[in-house]
Amino acid sequence: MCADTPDTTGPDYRDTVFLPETEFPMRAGLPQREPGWLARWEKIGVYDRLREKTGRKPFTLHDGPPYANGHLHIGHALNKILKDMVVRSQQMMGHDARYVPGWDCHGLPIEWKIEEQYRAKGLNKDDVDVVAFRQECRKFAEGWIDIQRDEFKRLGVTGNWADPYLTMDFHAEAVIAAEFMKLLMNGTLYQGSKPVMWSPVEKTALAEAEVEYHDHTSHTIWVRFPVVKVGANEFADAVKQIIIDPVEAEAASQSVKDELLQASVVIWTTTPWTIPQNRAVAFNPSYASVDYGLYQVVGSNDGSNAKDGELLIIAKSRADDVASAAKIDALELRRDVSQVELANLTLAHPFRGVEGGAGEWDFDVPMLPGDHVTDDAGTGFVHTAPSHGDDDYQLGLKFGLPMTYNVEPDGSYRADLPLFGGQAIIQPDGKEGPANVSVIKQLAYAGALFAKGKIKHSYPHSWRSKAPLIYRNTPQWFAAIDRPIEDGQGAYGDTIRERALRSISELVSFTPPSGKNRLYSMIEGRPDWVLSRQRAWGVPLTCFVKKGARPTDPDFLLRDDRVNARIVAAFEAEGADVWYVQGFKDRVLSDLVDSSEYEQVFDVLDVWFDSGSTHAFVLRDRPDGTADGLADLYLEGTDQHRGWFHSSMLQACGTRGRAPYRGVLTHGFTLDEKGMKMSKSLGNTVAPQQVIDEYGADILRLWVALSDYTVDLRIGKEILKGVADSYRRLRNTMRFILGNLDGFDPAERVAAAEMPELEQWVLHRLAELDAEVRKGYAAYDFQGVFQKLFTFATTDLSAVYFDIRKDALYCDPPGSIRRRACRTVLDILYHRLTVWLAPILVFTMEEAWLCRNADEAASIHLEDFPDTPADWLNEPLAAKWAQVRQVRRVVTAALEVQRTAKVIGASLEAAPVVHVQDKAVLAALKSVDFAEICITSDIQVTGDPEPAEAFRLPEVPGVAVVFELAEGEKCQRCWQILPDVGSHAHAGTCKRCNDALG
RNA sequence: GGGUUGGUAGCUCAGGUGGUUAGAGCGCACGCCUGAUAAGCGUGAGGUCGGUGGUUCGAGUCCACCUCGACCCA
Repeated sequence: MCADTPDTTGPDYRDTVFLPETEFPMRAGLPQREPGWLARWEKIGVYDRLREKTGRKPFTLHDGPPYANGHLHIGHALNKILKDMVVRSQQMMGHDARYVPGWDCHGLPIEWKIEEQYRAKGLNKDDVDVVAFRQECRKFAEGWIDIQRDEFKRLGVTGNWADPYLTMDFHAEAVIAAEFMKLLMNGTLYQGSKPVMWSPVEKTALAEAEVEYHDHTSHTIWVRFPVVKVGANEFADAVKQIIIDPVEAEAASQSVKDELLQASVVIWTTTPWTIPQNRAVAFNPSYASVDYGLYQVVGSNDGSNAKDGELLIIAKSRADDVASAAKIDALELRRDVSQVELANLTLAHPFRGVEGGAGEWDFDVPMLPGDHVTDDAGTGFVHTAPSHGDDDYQLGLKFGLPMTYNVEPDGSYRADLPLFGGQAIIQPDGKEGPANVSVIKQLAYAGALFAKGKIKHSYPHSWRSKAPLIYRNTPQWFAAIDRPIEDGQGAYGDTIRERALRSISELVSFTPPSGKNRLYSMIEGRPDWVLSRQRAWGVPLTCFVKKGARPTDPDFLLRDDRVNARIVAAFEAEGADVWYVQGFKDRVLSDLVDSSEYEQVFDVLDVWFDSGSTHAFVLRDRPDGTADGLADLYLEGTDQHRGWFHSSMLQACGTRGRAPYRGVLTHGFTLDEKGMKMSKSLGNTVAPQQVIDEYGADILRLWVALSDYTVDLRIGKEILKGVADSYRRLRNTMRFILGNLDGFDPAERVAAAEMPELEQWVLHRLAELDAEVRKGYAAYDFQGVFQKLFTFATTDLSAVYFDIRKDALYCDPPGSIRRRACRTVLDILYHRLTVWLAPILVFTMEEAWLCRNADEAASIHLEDFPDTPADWLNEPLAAKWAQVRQVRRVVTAALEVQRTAKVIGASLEAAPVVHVQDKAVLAALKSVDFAEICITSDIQVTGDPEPAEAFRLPEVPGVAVVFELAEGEKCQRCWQILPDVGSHAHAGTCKRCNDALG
């Protein structure tokens, strides 16, 4: 615009220009408006109407049930949004994608809540009727299911919310029991005894998931185990085979023997209360790992328990630390002690012969090799109590050590244990009881205490009560992982483990692929499945044991199909509560066996068995399940490799011979902006509700689509702001399309072949995108899909296509082929973009859809991805236009120089001359309206030699631009500067505009 | 403590089998437009590719160690 010609007197043609017109607002107002669309979907029944479409191949994503306890956190939202994108995209790609959400209802956390309520009322759970208690748990779960269902729906997640599955449905409880009884009948169920994490406060065993590690200050003691015998003992042969690279000790002379008989092996432990249960001392069998030595105490100080001159055996690398712990001047090495020598030692229990011991501890303690022994801490020897530690238990299994039963459920010693009977290790309030101190005192009294101290370390606690836990030996029910099953389902192996491993390697596809090894190695290395919990809120282990029989007796378990059928029928009708009703045992056993000979089991199944059975009572049994009872996909967080993926796999392999799924998708965890774990105490949590309130659910969904879910995802203030920015950019692109389609009449449409090349190029891009979008959705790559569509919208559409076509859209007469072609393409763009983005931005795309589809029952979510005509793809054209855009960039850059120099403002003020060396490029430019493409009022394209002062871009060789101002007057309507402006009937217009005005 | 896994511009992400000055979008700064306007267009500044050492003619890409984070397990 020339400063000296302020021609403001001309006519105002604004109203004659076709400006965009749309009710699709620039600002979405999602938090306020989303609930309206949700209500509308509910009203028109979108999910049910999709089910009415026939002839579609089913795709079933089976929902992993969240626990019905508490409000949703961001991890739930991530999980359900991903599931929703899978379901919606599969549906739109032509499948019948059903989704039945579920809830996990049984288990300790709910039970604990109800117990808390009881305690608050001064009631004791043990005094309350079990059935009444269970019904309260049920009600509690129901309450949270309703809340969570609303919270999930608010995220825009579609599914059969009216009829979800619950693990506490009567049918579910019946099936879970029936599935359990398959294990009973096929021989994989057995009763064993094993140390488990035990909470004395809650008087229950805890699952690994129920354990938290916190710092805890423990007693730490060094204890002498006196050598009582040198020479082969009952374990000698087995032990020597385990020792790695044995250095044969010389035949011990009498003097060496005598010296060793004066010595003690010193152990170190942080759990003094386990000393009465000691049955062995373990050493490391590898010479390469730990060296042992015979030491003599030199200079014992006052207050030390060490005796000057006494002989000890410890790991050499630990000598200095042991000396300082025992407050002695030095430990003097007498000689090395080989592993073979250690294997020949027999020790005495430190309480052997103790006053008041009543002979309880008057036995020999063997020295046994264990790979778990290190010299990182302690003495290089590990005191072994098979009933109170996993390594200890394993060592005990290996060498046949006796289990002890000294600790009661409440964490106290059994009443008849000499010296310590009835003393508590952990008190009911979670505080330490007297047991540790009693044992330490007794050790000191018996002369076995070498040193003591305190240590702060990571220690297991109950996740509910926060009280410390102990390992305690308890009878438990197990599923044998490696026992051959003769159930006629051996296609993938005879044992649960074989079937699972073969399923993983042959039957299941993993997204991302790393999940495969992860699950494989977990299942490869896992021990038998502990099925039992000593709790009340769950599905009981529906079995009976013969009174007086031992677990190893063949008739220990009652195996009777008729009994099982009665149990299942009763559960179907009345739920699992009926197990706890007086007289149930008689009811199911009567007429079949003598019920007085059998004991009813009242343990409850591990909740992982419940959720591991969902494939049976959902996929197999529901009318909206699947034909073969298998799921196409299980989709959960990466922690579920050990959780639901794992338990479902084991359960299904035990009951139906293979994995219950064909695909597994795992996503990472949600972390804060800095990649740190979210925690209330750090104050870095982001609740889904906060995001919904501030930005809307579509922004949360877009966050998911913008993130790489195969690794951990970050979320926070800045990230969400960025997501909202991207959303706005995309939204405005949609808005432009909608605005320029105002009043679009299908009759305007132009066939692709009749369109200008620019339009054909856009169609080509759409054809490319069509393939990419489908491929991406099929691979669950939402990030890739969105990235491609978003970049297309900003880079190809907003910055190029729309910018160029604004002139034609606003100023061409309605009948112009150019304008009609553009509107045809906008209509196509609108359709493709809304449909392709609908699985991600469920609300916004519906909003856009409804702007042009006014039907009362219309919804974008009832649509499928449209087919793309094959002839849209046009590689030669794309190659040509890639060149055109290269040259355009040189022109744009040349104009920028003039803009910076204040020579021009708008590009329409320019009419540059473009010198092109390459003949083919020159021809390409001449074949198109290059001025229109550069948004200049005129342009000259020439093969003439380029002047030296012409503008060039180094990355585009052979192109040079000479700047020229456009000649003529500015058309008051289209703002192009053209020579003919003013020479037409309508004042101040160019020919095109004059004609358009009629 | 062990196993698994990740660390590329302020943010979200690309960077087959190692090869010229490491890319995109968003954001930011500056400019333009004022008929997509709490929008649009253009230009630009931002990176020791977590760190160290090594293999190699050459490493973001291979190896070792370290560091930070996450998950699972103890």
